[in-house]
Amino acid sequence: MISFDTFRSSDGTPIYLQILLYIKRGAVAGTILDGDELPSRRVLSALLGINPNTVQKAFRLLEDEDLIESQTGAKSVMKLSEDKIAKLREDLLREDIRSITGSLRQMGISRDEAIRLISQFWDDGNERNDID
Amino acid sequence: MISFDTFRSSDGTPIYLQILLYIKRGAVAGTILDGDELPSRRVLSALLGINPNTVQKAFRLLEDEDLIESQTGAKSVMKLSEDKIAKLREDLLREDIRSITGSLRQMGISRDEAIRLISQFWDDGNERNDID
DNA sequence: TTGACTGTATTATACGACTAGTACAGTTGT
DNA sequence: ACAACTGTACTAGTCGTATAATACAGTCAA
Repeated sequence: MISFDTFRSSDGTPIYLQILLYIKRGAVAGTILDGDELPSRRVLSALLGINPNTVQKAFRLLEDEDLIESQTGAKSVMKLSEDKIAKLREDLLREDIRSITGSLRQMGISRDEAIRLISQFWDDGNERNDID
Repeated sequence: MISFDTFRSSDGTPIYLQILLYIKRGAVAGTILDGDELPSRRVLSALLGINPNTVQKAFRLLEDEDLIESQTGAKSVMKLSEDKIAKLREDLLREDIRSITGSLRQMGISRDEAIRLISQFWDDGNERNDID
């Protein structure tokens, strides 16, 4: 059963997209594997304190991307392959890097300074990982 | 007069926030200076192909943060100081770096690999800067 | 088989972002 | 003074996100 212990809602992006990203990044990291069971819509919505329909929207999109398999009555399961994971990794990385490099360059930050800053603050907000 | 030539709407974040960020990042980069005139609400909305009310919302927030000065009938002007710019830089940088490090760590990317990726793709989508 | 779970679907409500149109008061250059 | 600009304010509508409540059909274990 996939755990949502490290899920944090935080910023202003839609919740259903945050769930989508949480699953995709877990698949890329290898913490979510092919065949893994997902929590039910009702259970996960209660766990995250959000509406079941919001979870359903995220799961429907995962279904549309062929990343999970669902049939009425049974739990949904992950449906991953090496190819899909490689594609996910490339897509997510490209978007993240495009975003950060664009932002920093708009602020006049040099490449070397960007590397220094990211290297310096890499572990920030990451102190509690050994406890969880 | 502040130019919006390099403004790109792109992602799904609200337009008024993108305008806000464009101004703030320009101030941090030094391409937007204290006393610089802003385009009028009507002119800028026509330039960006959006609604005047959306521009007004962005400008009102800049006014709330004391980054611009407006009076009815006259053009709005930037109202910057070294202190404000330093604070802007710190706020924007912290949020950007928090975001990218969080995303990459969720994907299981190591600090060294992150640095390698960012260094590698730094100049992507940046080919036209010497022409502009 | 039965009951508790599952996925799926529907309708209604609320809010923010954005658009559209209009109006009024103040500044600026000629 | 005048015309053209400026900031500001307001109402009304659309769309996407999220919530709330309900319903129905299929799976699964006791």
